[in-house]
Amino acid sequence: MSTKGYKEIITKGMGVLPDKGIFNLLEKSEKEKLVKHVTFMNFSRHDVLFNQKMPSDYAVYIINGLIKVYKGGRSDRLICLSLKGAGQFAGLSSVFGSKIYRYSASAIENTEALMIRREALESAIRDSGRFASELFKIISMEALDVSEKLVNFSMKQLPGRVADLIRYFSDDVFHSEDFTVPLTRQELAELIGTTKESLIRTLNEFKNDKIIDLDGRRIRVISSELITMLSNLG
Amino acid sequence: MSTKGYKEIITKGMGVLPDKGIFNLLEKSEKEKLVKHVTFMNFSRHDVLFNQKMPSDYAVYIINGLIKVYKGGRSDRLICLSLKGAGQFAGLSSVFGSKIYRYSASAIENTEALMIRREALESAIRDSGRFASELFKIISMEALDVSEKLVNFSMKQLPGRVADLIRYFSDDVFHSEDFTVPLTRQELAELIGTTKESLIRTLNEFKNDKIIDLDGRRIRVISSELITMLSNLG
DNA sequence: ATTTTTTGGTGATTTAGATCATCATCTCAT
DNA sequence: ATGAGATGATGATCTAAATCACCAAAAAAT
Repeated sequence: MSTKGYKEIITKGMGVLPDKGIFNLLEKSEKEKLVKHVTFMNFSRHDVLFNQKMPSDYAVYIINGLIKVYKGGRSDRLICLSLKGAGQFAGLSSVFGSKIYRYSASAIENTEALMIRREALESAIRDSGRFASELFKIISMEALDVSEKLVNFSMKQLPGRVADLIRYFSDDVFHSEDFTVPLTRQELAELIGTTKESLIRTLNEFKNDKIIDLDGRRIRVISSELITMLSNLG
Repeated sequence: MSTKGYKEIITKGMGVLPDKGIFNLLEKSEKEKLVKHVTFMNFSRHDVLFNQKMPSDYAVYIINGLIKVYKGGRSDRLICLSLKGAGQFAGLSSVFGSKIYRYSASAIENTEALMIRREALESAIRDSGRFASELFKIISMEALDVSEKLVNFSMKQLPGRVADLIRYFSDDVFHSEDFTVPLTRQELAELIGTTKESLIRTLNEFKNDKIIDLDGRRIRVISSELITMLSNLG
């Protein structure tokens, strides 16, 4: 766990649990029980929330901010598995499926998060069927997303994957055709399993073909139809 | 669902539920409740258990036999996500995370399986915390495996992935250095995201380098050390 | 204020592995 | 038994994208 850039905050009382989303499926007593094993933390850019191969004792719930979940293989290349923002969990599959984290997570923007102990989650699952069901849905969707990514990585070539990336930001994250990504080119490349050079080239091809407009980290989608077409074609 | 090659069998009584594994975490009454929504089925090679884009109403529990879970993208290429044998589930993440199956499954060998209705699973989860916990573990491990595969696909090149494949069969499936794969070259290729030509070539290189011995579908590992090395090197 | 590091960007070169073409078996249905 | 469709196998060719080698500008650290 990172030892700088965050401050631990009083965990007593139920104030830390958000008043909406999955935690509201719990009864008051169940919430009180859970909250005893929850730690509020604050991370700055580049701070590590948890690290591959460390004991997976905590799942993370993002209150606000943005983090990336990534896996490092041999050499120095990374693959970014996903970005997680407000209201999302990170580390669930490692907590439930492994003794150690099988991927790392670090903050992209300043992030407030709840670290929730495995045992507390497990007990909440036992206590509340509704909570369990919802968590099932979340983990399942995570598994489906990775499968989708696997297929896209191995069947689509670069223009298709870059189109996927743009569509992801514009449709799923920002809900706008005009957005500014909070990521470096390197990080964008890691999201679609390529190198920064190849990503830059493809992005510029899109710009030249008047599919998008590029201005540093700001992207404006000119033709979402073409983006969709490229994504579908692969 | 396939309309030939299987026969539906009496589902009344608890005989269909195996006497070991995850179902034994259920109380007798919970088992009785579950079994009402379970259908025993029999599949022959190439029979489809469920198909991408169809409503995901059933999870499948394999009693014996072997199936493959795969995703077809555009064009005719397939990616095999996993093989599932006796005691394993297929379709869980689609059932819990989506209205429709997000991948297909078909029988490789003759297979006996239980089709378990989503609602029945959900109710078992609500009734039994232990059952829920175990299912969590299973789905989580599935998600972790796919993530692992994603990283291997995008960071390792062919010799590394073929080594992975051999290690998978020898260590995880057959627990032997000498085994006969029940799959065609094409299917082996789909498991590691390549073409049958490239797989054949790499396999033959391994043979020429005296890392393995090849005789049709029979593979004998000569140097598991080299296999491990190749797998780690990528 | 001025180094140092990170980031964005470009061209030239290399290469792993897909694709295409072809063929010999092998399996299986009729 | 025989023809049709899989399957295993090889060689030749092609190409997408990684790699390598830079450089300029921006950001961060001293």
